Amino acid sequence: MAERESDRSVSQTVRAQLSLRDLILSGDLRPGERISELQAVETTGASRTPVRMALVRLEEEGLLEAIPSGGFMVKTFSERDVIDSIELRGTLEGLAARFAAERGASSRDLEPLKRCLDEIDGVVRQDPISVDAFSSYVALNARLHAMLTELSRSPPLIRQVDRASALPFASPSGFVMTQSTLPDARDTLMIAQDQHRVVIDAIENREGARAEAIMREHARVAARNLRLVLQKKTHFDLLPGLALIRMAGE
Amino acid sequence: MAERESDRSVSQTVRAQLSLRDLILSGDLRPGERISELQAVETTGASRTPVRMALVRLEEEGLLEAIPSGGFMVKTFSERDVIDSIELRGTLEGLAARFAAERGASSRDLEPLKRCLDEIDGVVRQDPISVDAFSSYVALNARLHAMLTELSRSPPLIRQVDRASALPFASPSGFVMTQSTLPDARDTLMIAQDQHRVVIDAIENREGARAEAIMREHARVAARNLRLVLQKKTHFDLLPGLALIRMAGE
DNA sequence: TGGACACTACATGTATACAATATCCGGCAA
DNA sequence: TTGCCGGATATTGTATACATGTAGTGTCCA
Repeated sequence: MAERESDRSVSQTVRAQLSLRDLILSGDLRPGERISELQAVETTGASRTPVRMALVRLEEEGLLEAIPSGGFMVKTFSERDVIDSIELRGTLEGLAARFAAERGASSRDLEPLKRCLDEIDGVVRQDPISVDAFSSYVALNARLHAMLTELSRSPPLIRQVDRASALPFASPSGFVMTQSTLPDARDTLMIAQDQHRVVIDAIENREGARAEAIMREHARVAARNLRLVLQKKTHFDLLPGLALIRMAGE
Repeated sequence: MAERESDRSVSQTVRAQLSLRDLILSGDLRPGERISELQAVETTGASRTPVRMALVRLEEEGLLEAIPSGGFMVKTFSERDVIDSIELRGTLEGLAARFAAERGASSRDLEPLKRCLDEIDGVVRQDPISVDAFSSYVALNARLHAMLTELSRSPPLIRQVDRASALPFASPSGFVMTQSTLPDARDTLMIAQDQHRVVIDAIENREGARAEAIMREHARVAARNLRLVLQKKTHFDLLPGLALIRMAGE
């Protein structure tokens, strides 16, 4: 992976973390494989201290698992693990939406979300949707989800949602790119966008239970896409991290 | 704090982490205060490398906050933060209970929980309840909650519940000791224990929604106790970590 | 007298040397 | 042939020296 110019300015620890994360998510480091510090030192260019730091952070992130006797290995996930992670993220986002509704969000607070909503409408309106448009959707979707979580105004909750979304296949935008090749891709996006609209409406009207339920169901769209992708066993390249999923028989 | 004999066998990193955690929770290190590595090296006896390791882990644990320019400071929590953390923990435990109910738990699985339930009954039956009995309750309660979470059979969820319970004031047994001095202490324990019984019954009968709702409500008992404790501004010593809570006016 | 700049001191980020320990392989004995 | 023991090797855990950047303080100039 080519070193980006911006990497120069940041710390070795961060650089090592980014570099190792890429290696793990791309599947270059196999699931279950032990990560040798010395080897990581060679590939990242940093010395052992920042590499160790990066390994600890990647463990907390959920990508690595500590080996009892020392060191780390790449974590493997079952299909069930992934589905549970998505459900978990949806539950936390649901809680955030409920908090937002119960605590009230002024029209000033909601204005940027509605603008984001409109932008997504612009993307989804085209038929068929171009690959570029899918990319735009991913970015806008991520922004909308981040803003919805922020609306809870609960730092502890925001923190946990971020952690739950750290795994790429559990993140709100994880499976968007993978579904871009599916025949009913646009329909799915329309449905998801409708859920966006409904949850904001619910928050505006202080309907906590409704907002929570919708966000939970919204996450399950991703779970559905996961199943489709795993069935087809294709487009694995569109979502980094899919290499970490161990299928039932393996 | 006296070093325990068992500390000898574990790594310097873990030793430093335990030592620093105690220092933070006891309030010896003030909220907002920057933690100097050198100072930490002196107090813990370990060298800088394991100390830094411990600091990173304590940040992930939620006790420390990274300073943009480098280093860490002790995190401060508002009353709202604490209440949200409890609600968060309850929500996750609720999800675990729902999973347990939906996925089914055999009577073999439930047997140890019921035994634990009986043991708690034995503790709660006495009137008045001794301080020792409160301690027993804390241990049994922690075990029961751990077993309930395990019943979800979802490693990602178990992981998140553990993280959410890491903050002492968010943990299931956090406020039990603080309420030991309250006049209606026994009644509260009885109510909590009844919720334990109900949630296990719900899981047994595969009533997912009911199990989830009860676990959420169960956590709110802790939130009530928090408010009582903060009102009285007493018994701060009974729950380490209470020193981290900054009251509204401060 | 106030502000800005420079210098100093100190704290953190990084690299590396050293120590302890786990793992692996080979040989020996049952 | 299999299991166990022991040593060699490699890997991680720890300590410390060095580099770099930040913050604080004092002085000088306007």
